[in-house]
Amino acid sequence: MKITSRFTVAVHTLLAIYVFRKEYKTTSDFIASSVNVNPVVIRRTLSSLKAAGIIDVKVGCGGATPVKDADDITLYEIYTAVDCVEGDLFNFHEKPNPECPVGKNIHAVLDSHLADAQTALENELKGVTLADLMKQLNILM
Amino acid sequence: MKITSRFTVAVHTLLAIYVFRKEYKTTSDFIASSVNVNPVVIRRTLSSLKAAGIIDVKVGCGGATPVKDADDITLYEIYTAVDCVEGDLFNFHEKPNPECPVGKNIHAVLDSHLADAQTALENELKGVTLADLMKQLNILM
DNA sequence: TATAGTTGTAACCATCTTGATTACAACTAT
DNA sequence: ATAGTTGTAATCAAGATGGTTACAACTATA
Repeated sequence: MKITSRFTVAVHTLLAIYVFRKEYKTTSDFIASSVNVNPVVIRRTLSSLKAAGIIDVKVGCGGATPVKDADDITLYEIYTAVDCVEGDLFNFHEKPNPECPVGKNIHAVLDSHLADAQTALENELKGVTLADLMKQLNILM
Repeated sequence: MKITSRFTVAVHTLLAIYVFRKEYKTTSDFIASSVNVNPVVIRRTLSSLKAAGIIDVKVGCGGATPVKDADDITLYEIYTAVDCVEGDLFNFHEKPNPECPVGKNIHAVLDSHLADAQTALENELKGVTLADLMKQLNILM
């Protein structure tokens, strides 16, 4: 099972907003044509990013604008904004048998290691900012 | 989206096999009652673990037995054995627009960071062995 | 050899999540 | 007043998951 593409869509969306903010009105249609998904998908993404305080979206008039500096937006922040994972990354079987010594203690034994793995992933995402991506992008563009 | 419980089921399954190998015949029914899932789910898990060379399963007679030493089985090995994630952990939107400077370069900019995050998670799983879990379990049992 | 217990696997199902899409009310710049 | 846009509900098809039934094939044992 994979982590939903909402995450990469959101990153792409933010890059488009921050890169084109001067030249274009970054509407859901505009962004959708770069990401190549349905505009409604982008509007949902924009909603999440707005709720997270990362961008502002102008109702009626249209267009998304940055609220935070690109240096202060980490991939982790985007990842949580679009609810890729709610709570634990690893699913756990529901009801291990408490009558069995293994079933009774499986959570005690395993939970911390799963949490460590999830934290390692999240820390990596915390180490990359939107500004980092924009720097890389500027070299390529 | 979360990582399938096949992983925790497989870890639980292996713990049951390694812990009870002397006292019980570890059949799919026996393990299923500890994990509390359908025996067929356990048989599917056993198939995967067997294909990965971690255990041996006796057809007909019944019961699973260890092939490798618990010290040599990492959580990562179990994780890959049951195909929790095929290839990339992060889904990527299919066809970013190559006509757009952002769409054209989004993979170049983002892929390595996603790979780093996935690697961080996997490395964490590589650092824990079944023997580690058994040690913790012995203290609790 | 006959039997009982077990594995391996196919088949089917209900549920959930996802992303696509249509539709439309509400809003705003011009 | 109009055209363009957002916000959001509703619906849909597709895919993954885990549960379950069923049964052929196999093996230890009596």
